[in-house]
Amino acid sequence: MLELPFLRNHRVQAIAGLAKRNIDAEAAVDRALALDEDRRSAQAELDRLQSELNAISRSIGELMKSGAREEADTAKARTTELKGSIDRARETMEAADQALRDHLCSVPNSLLPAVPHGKSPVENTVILEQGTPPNLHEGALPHWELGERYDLLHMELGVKLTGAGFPVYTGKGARLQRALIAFFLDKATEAGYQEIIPPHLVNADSAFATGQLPDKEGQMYHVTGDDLYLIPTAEVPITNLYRDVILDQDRLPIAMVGYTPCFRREAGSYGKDVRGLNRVHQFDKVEIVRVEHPDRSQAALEEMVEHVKGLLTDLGLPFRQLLLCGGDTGFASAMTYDMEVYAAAQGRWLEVSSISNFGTFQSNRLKLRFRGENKKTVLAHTLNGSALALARILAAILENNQTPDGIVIPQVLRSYTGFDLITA
RNA sequence: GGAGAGGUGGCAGAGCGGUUGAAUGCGGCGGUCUUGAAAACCGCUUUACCCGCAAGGGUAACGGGGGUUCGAAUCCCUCCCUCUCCGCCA
Repeated sequence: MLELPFLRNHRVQAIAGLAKRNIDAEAAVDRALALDEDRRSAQAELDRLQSELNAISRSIGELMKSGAREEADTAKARTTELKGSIDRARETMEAADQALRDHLCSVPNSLLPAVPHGKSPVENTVILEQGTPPNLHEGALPHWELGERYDLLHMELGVKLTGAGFPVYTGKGARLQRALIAFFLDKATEAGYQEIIPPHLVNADSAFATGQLPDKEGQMYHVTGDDLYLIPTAEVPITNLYRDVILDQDRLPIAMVGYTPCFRREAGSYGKDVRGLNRVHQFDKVEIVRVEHPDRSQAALEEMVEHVKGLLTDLGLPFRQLLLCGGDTGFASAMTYDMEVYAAAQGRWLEVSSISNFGTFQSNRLKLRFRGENKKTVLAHTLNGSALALARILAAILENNQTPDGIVIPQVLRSYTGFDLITA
């Protein structure tokens, strides 16, 4: 949720940042400012009336104490009308507040100047391309066929147990998955991130604070019996650790990492995008989350990118880094880099990481502040990124590392897997 | 799931329906004292919104919501949560 002071004091900048989302930015901002004006005048009126009532109540208390009962009764009579006015003023004020809140919830984050214009993913900027795709041997297979052939991965078993999009990993496939999780966690810990194991279900307050509600309600699995949501990413519980918190400035930066399964309904997806592990309802992910001083958040974003580049390089996967254009940047993000790996057998790029700076968009909902100079509370910046998302990494490793003799395990994983080749 | 107790400021812990945004203690910050430190003493120490250049002023908040009342942390209803005991259980 955008901050009102930002909209008031930097109207032009806010509009410029929103215009790149291909929405009517000026209308969105000016409507917010108009609703804010309504709310403030409603509150001023309510406060004035309330103040008046408080004064009368106080005087009644004193009259009662001094035994002047008749004068007290006279004063009481005066409050009846006043209370009616207060009730009406409160309704006006609450309606204005709700209208403002509803509108603000519908406005996405304002994009940073560095974010390019564009409507769709084809207009994303390729920042970097690293590594060369392998030359696969004759008869190379896509990962879902490799999964069956080497007994690593079974989509049909998942259908039996649950439904489409819930993969079952078996044997060395399961072990490789676990190795990747351990490797990613170890690398993040070495880089200074504190490891967190959070709950896999969250309440509505948490889902709201990081922006999943109300914007992406249909994307989450909802446990209606207890009104909880299965997390679509570890970002939700981990970032919410700092909901309603005021930090001392020297506590910043905060860096956390967590592995969790992620659950996404992916309503409306279809076609070849969803073959195998390309898009599933449950996948494993190691997520890094940071809470930063506003002056440092962009530097932190670049550090996170470097971390992810290191992981991909270690795994020997060809990858590219994209700067998402305005039309493709997520609702809550101010700027996002995507990392994609090349899955050679399919001949396509798979997104394995999305690294975003949210600015104050989340912290405003989280009420996550720190005490800045002169002791004022200031909204912190939040960031997060996948480091990394597993199912697709596994897919790329299987496809790229296949040889006529089997699937070669990347060197850095061998101490985790305990084997260096997967054979039939 | 059953029975009981309780939810107050960073923590601990008071609070006859009327200057209680809230005693007291601890912690924290500033000062006096000291060569320095400790101790002692003095003062300060929640958050959000509104008006104001500022000084300052106003409103709200004692788990959430609703009610009674001129006035509620204090009374009533309801929901949520925590703790203890029992049951179940990895």
